[in-house]
Amino acid sequence: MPELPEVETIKNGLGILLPGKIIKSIESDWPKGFPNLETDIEQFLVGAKIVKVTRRAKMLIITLDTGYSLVFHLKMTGQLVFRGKKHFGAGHPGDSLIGPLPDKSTRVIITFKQDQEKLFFNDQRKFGWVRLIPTAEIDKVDFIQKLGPEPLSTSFTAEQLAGRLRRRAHSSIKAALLDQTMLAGVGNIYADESLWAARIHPATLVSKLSQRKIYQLFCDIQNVLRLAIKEGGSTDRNYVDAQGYGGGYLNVAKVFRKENTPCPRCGSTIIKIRVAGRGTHLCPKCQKEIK
DNA sequence: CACTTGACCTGTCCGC
DNA sequence: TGCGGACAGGTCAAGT
Repeated sequence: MPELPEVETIKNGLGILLPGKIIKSIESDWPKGFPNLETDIEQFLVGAKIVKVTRRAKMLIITLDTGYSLVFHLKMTGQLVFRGKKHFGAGHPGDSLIGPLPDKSTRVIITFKQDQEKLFFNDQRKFGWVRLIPTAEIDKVDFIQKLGPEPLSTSFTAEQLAGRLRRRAHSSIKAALLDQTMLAGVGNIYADESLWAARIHPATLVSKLSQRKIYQLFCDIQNVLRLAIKEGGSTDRNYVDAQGYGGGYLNVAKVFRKENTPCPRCGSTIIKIRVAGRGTHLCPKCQKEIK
């Protein structure tokens, strides 16, 4: 569920909270999710200072001053939440910590030197992971290097989208949008929302889309993602931001999880079907499949 | 090679 | 109330 807007929201929060913090200790009993912790903790993590927090696709990157970065993927149920002093200058020595406490889904606990503040990596379903990677090599790691363009990058163009879609000409447009090597950051929620906005049936074959439709989709992907970031992402059940608060996008969503309710555009009943192996929401009247 | 399906996990919800 | 099974959706390996 953490797609681009959710990870961007977490990044914005942690970007204010974490830089300058120094890691005191890391606890984890999750070798599968954090495989190199044992060998690397003393050398590259303890004592490291956080330089910045960034995002690439659905991954969150915490850059350290040791030449290494922690790269997180939250997959479906991951959370990165901070527990610390009051922020934005309101705290002072002696204040108690505020924010989320660890729970049974907490897989990694990073404790900072400053006042024992903590960052929790929670993941109910354990699909997520965190890797320690040399900062200079991040762009060369295969799962980063294979990624498609960032949809909100100023260098991303409709022509670029059309060009990359040609590689997926024989799949459904929904499957193509979910393909992170085609375009980075779009997941199930925003694929459905973007396709509704562009009036494209999710099962439409890419090869059947006109240039005009692709241009419309290009605009709508960006509009939907920007609105979702403004709303702080989508909270269904698991997603929370860096301080543990949910996002509001599902309150303004048009089709996602809106089956059996009226289409906001034409009043027809929104349906839920299965496309590309995913639950898929659409308006059968606004979004006619092109065979 | 292009594309689809199943596995990875755990919690929740539904029907019996 | 308890229990089995479907379902949730990001990604990769395996299968068609």
